[in-house]
Amino acid sequence: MLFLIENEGMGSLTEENYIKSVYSLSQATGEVIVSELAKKLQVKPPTVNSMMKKLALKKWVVYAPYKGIKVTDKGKKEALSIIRRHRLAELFLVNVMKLGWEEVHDIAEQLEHVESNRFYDRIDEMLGYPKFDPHGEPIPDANGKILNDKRIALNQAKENATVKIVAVADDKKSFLDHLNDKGLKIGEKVLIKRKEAYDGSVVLINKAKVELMITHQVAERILVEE
Amino acid sequence: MLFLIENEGMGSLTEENYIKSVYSLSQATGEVIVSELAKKLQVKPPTVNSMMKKLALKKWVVYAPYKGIKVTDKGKKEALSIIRRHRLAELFLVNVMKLGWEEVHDIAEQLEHVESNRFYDRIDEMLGYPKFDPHGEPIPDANGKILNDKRIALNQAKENATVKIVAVADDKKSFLDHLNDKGLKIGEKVLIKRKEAYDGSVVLINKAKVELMITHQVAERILVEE
DNA sequence: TTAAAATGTTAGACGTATCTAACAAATTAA
DNA sequence: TTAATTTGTTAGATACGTCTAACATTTTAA
Ligand SMILES: [Mn+2]
Ligand SMILES: [Mn+2]
Ligand SMILES: [Mn+2]
Ligand SMILES: [Mn+2]
Repeated sequence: MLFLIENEGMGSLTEENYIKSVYSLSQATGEVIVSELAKKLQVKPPTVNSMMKKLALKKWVVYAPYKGIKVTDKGKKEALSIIRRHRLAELFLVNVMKLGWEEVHDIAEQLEHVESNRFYDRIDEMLGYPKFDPHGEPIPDANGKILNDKRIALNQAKENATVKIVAVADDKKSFLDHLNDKGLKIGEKVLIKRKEAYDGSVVLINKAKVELMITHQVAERILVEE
Repeated sequence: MLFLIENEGMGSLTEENYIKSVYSLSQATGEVIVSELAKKLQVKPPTVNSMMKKLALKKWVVYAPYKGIKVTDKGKKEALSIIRRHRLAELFLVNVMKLGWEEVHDIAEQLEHVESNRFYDRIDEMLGYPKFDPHGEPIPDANGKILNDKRIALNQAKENATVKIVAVADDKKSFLDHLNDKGLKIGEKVLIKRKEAYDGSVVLINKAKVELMITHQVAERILVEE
């Protein structure tokens, strides 16, 4: 006797990682293509292809051959739930466990898959129902509601504007180590002194009136307001 | 070109769970048999058989057909490292996150597989390098050294003796819920009033001079000293 | 000391997640 | 608008962890 189990709502660790990436990468244009996912997830395109077929069966994505991949409402809910757990974990690691913002992402990648509402509810409670993670990213609430901000990348701010750093668009250690070196952090206000046309680098003046230069690569990963 | 990677020291989540069980179940007699492992891990005997072949190749166990399974020093080190993480996680969940001792085991089963020394070192530090988990089990130190105690099961204590509950030999929720109901906890002193010859049940007198009866099944899972 | 029962192993299968090789479609450039 | 390039799919293979069915060994009971 064989029972085909639907396994509604639940996803394997792998499926969770895929839907999270599908959601994030499709944010900008409403969809994501196979090769982008393959690159992000460090797998080959055929692997993405077969996983998308599976997620389409689960109704987490809409997927037609040779067409872009779109997240469904159901898939979005899944993704936001994992993103919520990831960001709560990161903030917990920084605020409660006193780890550095540059070292928490990799641990949160593992903690986000812990299955226990009690665990996450307590973290949420201990942190006082926080709205942002250590990198300035908004934390979706338990219903999947997430703040939709009007932040811009630092390299898109106007010259002579004073802007506040509110988030980073990358939480990999190498990048955050670099920001730590430059002394840049969330909440800091900086004046955009000059944007080089040639290479896209940006010259800033920080709180301490010290001038510092950052490359385009770095500037586009720093999100600012005002 | 094919590279056979040795993957020294590292184990998959599944392998970690097997070696932990091999270690625990072989504690009493120095070895464990296939059917015991199958029962504990909720898999069928052939599954255990093939996993033991794999662990034998990794030199974590010694395994000859139809003979009991023995842990090697290398396997013991692996097992103790996972047990350490499990128990540190449990204590963290109780002492820092204020969860109940009856609900932390299942979460710790997941947390013990988180790969991050930073994470566990911080937990250890925050807890003040603790020696026991919430169920009274000794926590191996970073070198795998573990306290070897002379605790006995409550049903093996003598009548009229006053003993201190120092640990429980089972940390499943159903059992701990039962202890919570009876008001029994670690550190509590009880007087053994009577041990029934017929069914092995034990009558105790607690701190508040109240008499209470526990079954053999419960008594053999409570560890006492003195 | 044999027969029955319990325990363990082998063979072959399956689902998941991955890959490479070969082919197909869509996009871009000539 | 054809050809080249990029992108995506299919087919078939592999490792892992699991299963069932069949067979083998060891232990226990007659
Ligand atoms: Mn992160
Ligand atoms: Mn983050
Ligand atoms: Mn436990
Ligand atoms: Mn415990």
